[in-house]
Amino acid sequence: MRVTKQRAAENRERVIDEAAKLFRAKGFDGVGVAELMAAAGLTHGGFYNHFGSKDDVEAAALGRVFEHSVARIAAIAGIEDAAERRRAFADYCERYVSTTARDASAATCPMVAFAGDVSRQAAPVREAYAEGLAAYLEAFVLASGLGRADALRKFATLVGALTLARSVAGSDAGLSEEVLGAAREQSLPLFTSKAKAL
Amino acid sequence: MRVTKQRAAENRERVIDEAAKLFRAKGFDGVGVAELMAAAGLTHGGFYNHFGSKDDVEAAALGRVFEHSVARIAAIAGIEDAAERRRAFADYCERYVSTTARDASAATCPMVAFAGDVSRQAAPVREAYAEGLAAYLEAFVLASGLGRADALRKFATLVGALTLARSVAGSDAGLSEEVLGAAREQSLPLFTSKAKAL
DNA sequence: TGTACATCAGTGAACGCGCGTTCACTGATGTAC
DNA sequence: TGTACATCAGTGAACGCGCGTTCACTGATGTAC
Repeated sequence: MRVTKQRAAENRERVIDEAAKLFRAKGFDGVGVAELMAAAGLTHGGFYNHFGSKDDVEAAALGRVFEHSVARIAAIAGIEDAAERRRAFADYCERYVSTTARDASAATCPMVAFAGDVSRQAAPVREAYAEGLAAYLEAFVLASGLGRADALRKFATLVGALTLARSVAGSDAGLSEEVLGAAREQSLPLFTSKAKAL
Repeated sequence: MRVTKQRAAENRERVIDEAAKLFRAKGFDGVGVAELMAAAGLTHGGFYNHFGSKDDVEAAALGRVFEHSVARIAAIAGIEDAAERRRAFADYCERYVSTTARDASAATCPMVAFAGDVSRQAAPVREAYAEGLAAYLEAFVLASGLGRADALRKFATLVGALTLARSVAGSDAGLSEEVLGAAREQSLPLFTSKAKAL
């Protein structure tokens, strides 16, 4: 049954949105085309009306996730008042390595969700990732107010901590929390005036 | 054709060794049972004489990889002379985020190779990982000579940097090198007396 | 020590299953008159 | 504006393929006498 052009476009967007969530939660290989379409309320046969292949939807989903991630950190970079920006950035970092963020696998930032997988995916997927990461880091450096190398190192710390914390979340909750806590500690003395004892 | 008991045991070890390499390079889902057995010079049918399931060999391979990783960092922790230990540790960290390490995917440490995948694997695999990581971090803290939180944070930085660098190695070589370089910078002022300008 | 037999590591065909992808079909939408 | 027809988004069965796993079989090894 044919469907309005607008409705079809909405359907396509919905598939990408669901893909963005599902891929982050289960990985590229953990989600099938049929599951993607079902999540958008469709059947699998129509998938190829919208995408040329599964790789295509992977790249599109990566683009969508990065849009959001970049927009969020860019908003912080855009804050005029320096003190307010520092506060917003410190808050962003702290949330990044929070228990909440660790457990919200469908809402994670793409660097942590796909870091391990992306190098094994098809070229268009890898390129979408590389573009997104470059844009994100650009904004992160600005938001941090740090030099580029310091900012990159700080971001690496956040990514590493969240990755490690997540990988043992189910088997060693104590270690998982400890790693997150260690990553959070750094944010405070650097960006707020709270005591190091925290 | 039956085979010597010793030969059979050697075969089993060879499968685990090959699995340790292949899984690190291609991920758990990227390597099939048949490929594993072929790498050890066997055919796939005999796999279940050695392992109960693919999960089993995954857990065994994880154990093997962690053995090596833990032994290596523990050796550094065991160095008596403090100055020599600091040098060895700084060297270890620098190699960890070297271009060579980034490109040697079959020889990577398990935290980076499996970080993203492990939380989606079966329970025995996750437990093998959690145990290995806990042991590794114990030794890393000792080797570093730092407080536990500082050491965890430092390790998170190494893991994050290597993960990020690897994920864009094929698409944005410049960014990849930059991230590694930023992670290396930290090691120097902390553990050697070289100038910060480096 | 030598012989006869049971064991079992390894082989390769076969299984069932889920996956990405294709296809004939449907029927509402968009369009030409 | 109304009518006739072509289009094409969506459906669901079917495809080929690779995977993890099973199985009957082989023949050298290990063992009991």
